[in-house]
Amino acid sequence: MNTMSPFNFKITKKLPGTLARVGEIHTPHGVIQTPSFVTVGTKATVKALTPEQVADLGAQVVLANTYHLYLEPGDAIVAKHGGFPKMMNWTGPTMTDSGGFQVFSLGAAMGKGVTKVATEEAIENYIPEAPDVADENGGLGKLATIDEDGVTFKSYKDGSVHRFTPERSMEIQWNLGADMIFAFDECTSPMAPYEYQKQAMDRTHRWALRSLTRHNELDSEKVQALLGVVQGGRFEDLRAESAKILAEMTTEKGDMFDGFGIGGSFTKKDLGNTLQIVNAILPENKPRHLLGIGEPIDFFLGVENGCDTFDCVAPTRIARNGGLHTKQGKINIKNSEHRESLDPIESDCGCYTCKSYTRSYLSHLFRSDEMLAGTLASIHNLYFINKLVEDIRQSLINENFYEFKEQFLKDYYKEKTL
RNA sequence: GCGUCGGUGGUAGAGUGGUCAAUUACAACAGACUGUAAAUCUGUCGCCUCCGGGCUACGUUGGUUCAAAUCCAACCCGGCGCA
Repeated sequence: MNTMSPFNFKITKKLPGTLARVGEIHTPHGVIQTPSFVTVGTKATVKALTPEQVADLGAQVVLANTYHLYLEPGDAIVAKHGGFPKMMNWTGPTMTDSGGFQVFSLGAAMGKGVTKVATEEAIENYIPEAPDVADENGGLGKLATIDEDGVTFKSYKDGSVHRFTPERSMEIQWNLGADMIFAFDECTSPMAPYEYQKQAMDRTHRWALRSLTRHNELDSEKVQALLGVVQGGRFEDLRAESAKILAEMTTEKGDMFDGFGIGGSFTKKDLGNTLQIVNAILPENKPRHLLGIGEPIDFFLGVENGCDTFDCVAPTRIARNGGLHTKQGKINIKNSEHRESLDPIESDCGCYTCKSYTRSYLSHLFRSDEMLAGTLASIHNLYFINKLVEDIRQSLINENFYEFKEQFLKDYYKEKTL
């Protein structure tokens, strides 16, 4: 990182024989103890929770989204507040995603039920559908189309057309005012073939340099850290190439990335392996954020293979749909077996929900569509995930990472395939 | 008592001779969810099945018809009106 920058990443402990490390990311709004889970608040709100609740659950960082805040209320209005953190009353460190994920979710993934993490089986059985062609006529088509210069989006709100380029993403993220921001990239589909992944990755690299250049024009005092996003899909050689190019990327004025995001698609099976390849190449002294990953097992794979921070919508989205994490695996509180249970979600959980309410009450709130259901469930899941990542961090400090990992995975996943 | 309208699957409520085991919604029972188009979406939802089909069903009983939830008759139950 730039020596003038308020940003600083310090490694305080490593796990020998692996890429795992314990560290601290210093930002203008506080220190992030890593490894750390980043709570997602896409529209400058963590759904169903107040910022005070989010902080009480152990969250250190909140991530919002460029695309959503650009569409509403508009980055100019956010800038009037002094940035999205001030607008939402979050005083700690923050991130914004670049809009790169929406290139995927509103583009290639649109209406196909494809997620960024796929099973090998899903990839093998995937049949590209005809609608890609029909989409050109509008109608049911995708909401994002890519060209060399950028991406054209149709608003999911009203269908209006908007244009994002790397420069535009930097300008919007500057207005949104997060501490850490991401280069504008293309998140590719796990279904995309090698040739496309390569082509998209090369383009993402060109966009990365444009992002880096524009960001440094806007942020002369270096108050925002910019993270370059590694792509390459599920192909090892592409991942290695992407890591190397971004690690060395330098503008004409000598600016480099302050850290890295690892984005794009994975297979469940190869996540750990891919991260190992990438993080062995990325410079050790800069933080690495794994974008959009957050099932319990993923944190072990991510940390062991050198990732420092993680963000994911899963804990909160699953919570709002009745899915609750327990050390014995995930339960669906809407299932009939919980209807009369006077037990908490977990008897030894320290969260507000578990200390105060029965499974039966939560079941009732979900069945009657009460808003508090989403709140209490989100409180539990975010507490659970934050504590899990914190426990992983402590296990690195205490040098019992492997024991902790084995016990947790055994309890959580039991005989299910990992 | 007379007249009139109506009685459909857990509920509401479509259907008025065959394409009806019966639209739809809700409820119920499951499942999915990984940089949030997500308080969303998907499946099942009479009984049995060797998944070909078989059986029992639209207040009750009887009838007309090749064929009835649908038409006719009687009865039972309910709403309303008049006595």
